Amino acid sequence: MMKQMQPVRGTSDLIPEEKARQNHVISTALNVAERYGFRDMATPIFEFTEVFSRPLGASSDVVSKETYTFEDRGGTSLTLRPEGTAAAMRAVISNGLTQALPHRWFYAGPMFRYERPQKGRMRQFHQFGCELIGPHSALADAEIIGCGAQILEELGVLDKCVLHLNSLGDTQSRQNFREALITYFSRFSDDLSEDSRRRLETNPLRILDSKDDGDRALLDDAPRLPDYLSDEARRHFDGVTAALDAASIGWTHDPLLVRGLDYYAHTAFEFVTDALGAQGTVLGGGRYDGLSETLGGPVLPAVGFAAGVERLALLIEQLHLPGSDIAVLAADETAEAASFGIAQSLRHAGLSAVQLMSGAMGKKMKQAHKMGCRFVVILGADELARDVAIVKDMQTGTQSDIARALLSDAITQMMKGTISE
RNA sequence: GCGGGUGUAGCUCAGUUGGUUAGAGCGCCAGUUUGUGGUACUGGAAGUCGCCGGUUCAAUUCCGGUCACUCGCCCCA
Repeated sequence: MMKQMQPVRGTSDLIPEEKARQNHVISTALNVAERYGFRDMATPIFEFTEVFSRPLGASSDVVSKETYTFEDRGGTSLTLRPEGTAAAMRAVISNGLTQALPHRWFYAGPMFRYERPQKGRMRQFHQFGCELIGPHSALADAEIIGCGAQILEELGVLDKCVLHLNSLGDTQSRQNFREALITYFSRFSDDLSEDSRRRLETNPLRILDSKDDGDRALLDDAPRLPDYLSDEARRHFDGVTAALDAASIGWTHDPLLVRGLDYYAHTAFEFVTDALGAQGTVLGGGRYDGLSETLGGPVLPAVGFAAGVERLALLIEQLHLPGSDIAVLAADETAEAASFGIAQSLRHAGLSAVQLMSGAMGKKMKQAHKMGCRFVVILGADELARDVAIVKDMQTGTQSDIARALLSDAITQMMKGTISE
């Protein structure tokens, strides 16, 4: 097969079954989010490169090696969005919405990261997310987490996930802790793994969740983040956990949970599953009070989460694709045109009908059966002459002649009379 | 970006210690059933054995490279 006949590495087609699964994930998410007052919105798929490079931190992996960045014909550097939050915040500022707070936004769409593909990790993948922009209250954090939890619950995957929760503290707390970590690990720099020596330069907090055994051994005596939280940061975290407890949302404190992106502060959380190998995070987020200022906006506290549509789709059970209720078939060629007329009238009456157009009649019946159609409408020369059509109930096997003019009404009645699942 | 595994029919996989016509199940098509679906039986189509190169009288099999997928690391949804 020609190389060009394959999709680009890390991308894939969403053939109907997979697309249906993703649609189900996204529509369930939006449905829940709307009950929390979130409103669907969208930003462009590419932005000026600075929209992502400034807030995410130029040294972060996402920006330094994972973005699709290119110059357009005018020489402007543009970047395909690697995540949704920075663009959403940019949209708040661009649209002059920094006064009319709060905003409760929901978004869903493709994201792009140039990474080595794995199961649950694609170069073009899809996320949905919620951003609650304006409140600094711990209740906002709780609402975001609660919304995420309820989405997972209604998707039927919450019991496969564990909520990991941590506080990164405010900017000052985080800064103090960071320096303490650097001081501590610098003494053992020879014992650290190669990765962690690099992290010491770029993102010391990351050493905390290193999987290297040697690194882990050093963690026992390492500074602990909770010890560096300011009183205010601690109060905020307590406020979040108290709210979660009051709503019976289970969580575990994970002092090693660190989010990669620079703009996070205070609450960080991840819903993690062990069913997806190394890509266990299915929905994650936190508070990003510093983001707006990084983008040149005013001080604007905000919390949000993003969830991976592919990862969730992998977790949910097999979905049955809704097919058509009715199959229409012509028993012979003379009835073909009229059968199209019947199909059209059924569709105009609000029913779902497909025409079966190839093969002998037995073949068409087989198709109707395989497609799971509830009724088959059969029209042949004989029926045509009598101005009727046969309606066969595929569940009971019974069939009867119905006047063609009454078909839609009759089938509508028959469908009402049965309990459809 | 780093390390391991895999790549044979539409799908799931056998197999070939290098040797003529590469197999199974499922699926698909046709028939038994010339105006009627679930089962059964019968027959059929379908593979450049991922791609390129090397070794060899001979490569789907061995070797190298490459591409794709996959597992782990990194990072993250």
